[in-house]
Order: sequence, then structure tokens, then C-alpha cells
Amino acid sequence: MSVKSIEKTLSTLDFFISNMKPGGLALKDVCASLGFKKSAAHHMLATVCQKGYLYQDLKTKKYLIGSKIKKMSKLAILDDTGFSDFAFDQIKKVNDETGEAVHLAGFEGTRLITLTMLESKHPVRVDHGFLNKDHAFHATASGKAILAHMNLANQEKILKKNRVKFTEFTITDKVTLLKELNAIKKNGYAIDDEEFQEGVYCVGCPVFDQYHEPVASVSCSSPKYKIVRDKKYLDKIKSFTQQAAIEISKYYKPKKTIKKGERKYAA
Amino acid sequence: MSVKSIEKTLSTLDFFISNMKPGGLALKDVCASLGFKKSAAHHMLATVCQKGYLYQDLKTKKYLIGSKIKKMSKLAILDDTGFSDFAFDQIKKVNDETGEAVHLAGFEGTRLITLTMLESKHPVRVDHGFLNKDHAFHATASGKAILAHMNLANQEKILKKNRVKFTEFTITDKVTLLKELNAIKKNGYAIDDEEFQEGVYCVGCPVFDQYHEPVASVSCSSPKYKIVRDKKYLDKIKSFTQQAAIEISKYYKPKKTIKKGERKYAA
DNA sequence: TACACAAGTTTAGTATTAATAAACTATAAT
DNA sequence: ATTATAGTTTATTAATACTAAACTTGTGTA
Repeated sequence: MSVKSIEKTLSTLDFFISNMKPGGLALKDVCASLGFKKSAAHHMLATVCQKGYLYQDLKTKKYLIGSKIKKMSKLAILDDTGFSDFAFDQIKKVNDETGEAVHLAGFEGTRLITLTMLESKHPVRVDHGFLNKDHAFHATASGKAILAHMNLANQEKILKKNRVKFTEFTITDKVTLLKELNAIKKNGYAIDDEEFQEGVYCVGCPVFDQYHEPVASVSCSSPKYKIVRDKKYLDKIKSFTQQAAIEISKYYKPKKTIKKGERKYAA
Repeated sequence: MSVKSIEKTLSTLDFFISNMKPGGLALKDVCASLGFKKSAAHHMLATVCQKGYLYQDLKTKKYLIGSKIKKMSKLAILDDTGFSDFAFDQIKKVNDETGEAVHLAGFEGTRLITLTMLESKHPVRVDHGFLNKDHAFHATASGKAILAHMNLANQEKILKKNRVKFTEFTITDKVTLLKELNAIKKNGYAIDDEEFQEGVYCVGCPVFDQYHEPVASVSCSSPKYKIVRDKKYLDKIKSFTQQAAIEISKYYKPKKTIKKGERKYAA
């Protein structure tokens, strides 16, 4: 079950984060964009302001990002970014060598999250809709690479939720998908052959932590026609992607910055 | 009116931000600390997770800070921090010269927020409960310094809300308070004579933007006995605090980084 | 290996609550 | 000065979030 008033509130915060304008956002803007009645929205925003997540300008009546949200952004809890930063150099190498889009994906529970990405020679470190966005576990090379190395119980949990069909090639049948995951585990890399976007072919390789549990993945996307035209091109992409994933996995090996007791279970 | 389920949710996020532990927080921790029933808390957390503000570790079942919150920290919206950074040098000067605690406070709607502070020679740039905390407008030198220079309508709005009595010296009577604010406006500085904390004496000076509207304040706190013992000590504090406030106000003058139309009204 | 306990999850029913609509106020535009 | 627009407040109703209890899962101990 989900709590609807919470959904609406958090969608509103999302909206503020993505659509903030200099002077703030007006009540009517929020209502217009999210389809709320002004009265209900007013009650909601009043509560959010009361808690300091937003605040209302006394003169313009517009709503602005509040101290609580600013506070969050300053806190050290959030810096798993160390990992993304470390990984960035490796991602960049793949991007330099192949010229194709490269993604670093992690996961939170049953969600696949893009941590860092590079678009064909154009670095995108700032969010433009893609970064931090959720992606499909079952229909991407990144997702399948991670999924393949998870234990069955967790595979189950993730696959139970979303098996949306994106293209005619998306694998939605569970049995076929599990076979695919087994193959991926053997090969050490995953393929997305137009399963998420038509005409796009991806290779994904898993990143492991010190307990050899999958924690992330590197993927490289290319227009399919290039792959078809030149067999060796795929090999090139595959090898650079794999190498990057191996290097990034080393992040977890030497350092002892990972807190004790955080992962005492085996894969 | 306030929406209770939202209050609970945001209190929960507050709790996560302030009390996060390495492995995450368990459902029972949240229930124990915030007094929720486990069933209700579960529904709530499920919704918050669904929106990506938290996520649940598949193995430990514990809840962790999700990508949405991490995303916030990367976004440019939040960097009014430029102001705090600029002001920090001035704050530090006051701290160096007086050795006393110095605060930079701003406001959001009817809330007074500590933006930066320095504790007697120990810089505190990271949050330890004080930073970003709400403070009383009517019982602090910082608050009164800002309040005094606001227009009557806004004074009204703020004073209507909170006039809590913190010590026997806290001014809670509205008429007395308005007289006090008038005096402050004339003097150019505000005094907190044990009105918020017993034994603590503060001096606060307003920071103005380019339209001469109060936007923040600098305050310096000292044990009262020092002030009583040595009259010149107060003068010293007063002069350094005032100087800092004047310097910080210049942040708004030369640069044209403030967007057009953001403040087209006069004070 | 089995047992017991603890923690988390799910469900169905009820009471509370949040959304509605309409009236009201304040502000801005003509 | 008048109208329109945006925001706020209120009382009512319909919806929803909370409760309690049963269930599931996992962990630690004997």
C-alpha cells in the first residue's frame, strides 16, 4: 500500500527540485503542473513550509527551497560520491576510447540508478534528467549485469516488480530472463540488444565489492548498426567496458574505509 | 491547517538526516524514536522508498538515504551558499578579534535560520544541530536586528506566530517589542540581554541587500558578566559586529548576479 | 537441526483525515 | 475605480490512513 498524501508531497518536492525558478514557484504553478486543487495544495504546502522543507516569500507569496533541503545537501552522509568520483576516470577512459555513451549505474533496493554518465564526448556531470534517474533492471545491460550476480531471492524481488515491455525485443518472460541471467553470469558481461531502446545496443559489466557482491555496473551504448557492420567494434567496446568494471571493483579492495559490520553476509 | 501524514513523513526524513547510522536505520528504530506504530510506519516508509527519497537494503531490511535526496545535493538551486562563503571571512574577523561566538543568520518567510557560525575559536562549518536551526525572531539579537528593518506588515506576520518566553527577560509583550524594534532601527544594532539564554548577552547588526532590505544579520554572543565588568568590551564587540554587517552588505552591491525581477519592490 | 524470538509485512475494518467547494481577502492589472 | 487573479480560510463529505491482529521471514541459541 502507498500513502497518497505522501506521494503527492514528495512529487511536489521533486517538482521544486527540477523546476525551480529564480523568484520561486507560485501555488498556481504547482497546481497547474501536478493537477492539484488549489485548496488542497495550499494545505500541503503550508505543512511542508512548517517543517522547513520549503518556505514562502512574505511579499511575492511564492514558494522557495527551504533550509531543511539545503541542510540535507550539506551533510556528509551523502558522500558515496567518493565512489562515483573514483569511477569517473575509468568511465572516461571507455568514453575516450570508444566515443560512445558510458554509464555507471548503482542500485538502491530494487531501483537501478544512474550514478554518472558520459555522452559521446560531452561530459554530463550535472543532472539533466538522466542522472539519478531510475532505469529498468530487466531491459538494460547495466541492470542485467548486476542482476545476474545477485542471489536468487533478490533477483526474485526485483523481477517481481517491473518487467515492462519497452520494445519488441524486451524480454518480459521470467524463465527466459533467468536463463539470460545465467548466461550473463558465465560470460561476465551483459548485452542489451534493442531491449530498452530501438536501434541501441549496449554492453554492461558488473562491479563487485570486497565480498564479491555486485554493487554497480559499467555500460557502454552504441547504435546497433555499428555493431552489425563491424564485428570487431563490439569486441572493442566489450573489452574496454570490462576493463573499467574490473578497475572500479578495486575501489573496494585496498581501502578500509568501508565500515565494519556493514556487510557481514556472504553472497 | 496542517496535514498530519506529511508532518510525520517529514519528521521521519529529519530523523534520517540527523540520526543516520552506517548500515541504515531499522523500522523499529524509527518507531521507537518517533512513536509510530510499526504498521503505519511501514506503509509510510514504503511510500517514501517508492519515491526514491529513501531505500531499503534488500538483505538487512534497513532504510538508507535514497537517490532523490542525494540528487538534491548536486543541484545548483541550493547554492545561495555563495553568500555564506563570502560572509564567512567577515564572521571570522569578528571571531578572531573578540574570541566570542559569532553567528550569521538569514530568514526564510517567518523563520530565522542560522547560516554560519563560529564558536569561540572553534570553527563549526559542519552541522551539529545548530546550523540551519530555527531561532526565535523576538528573543535574539540576530532576529530583532532583521525584524526592526522589515516593514510593519511582515513584522506583524512574524510576531503573530511566535512570542515564546525563554527567560524572565524575554520580551513577549507586543507593544514593548515594537518600541524596542524602533529603537533598534535608530541605533543600527540590536541587543539581546539574556532574553534567549540566561547569562548570555548578544549584539546583532543587520545585513542589507541592494534595495536596502534586511536579508540577514551578524551577531556576537558573550557571557554577560564580561559586559558588566568592562563597559569597553561591549563597545568592541559592537563595533566589530557592525563593521562585519556593513562589509557583508556589500555582497549585494557591486555584483549583478542577482536575477532581474527577483526583487522589484521597495522596502 | 529444531525451536523460539524478534523484526518486518500484509490484510481488512474503522475512525480519522485530507480533499472539496465555495466564500472570502488581498493584490495586481486595466 | 473596477475587474480579474491569486491566495487563504472554512465547513462538509468522501476518502484514506491508522489500527490491530495474523502472517512471514530471518536470526540466534540450545
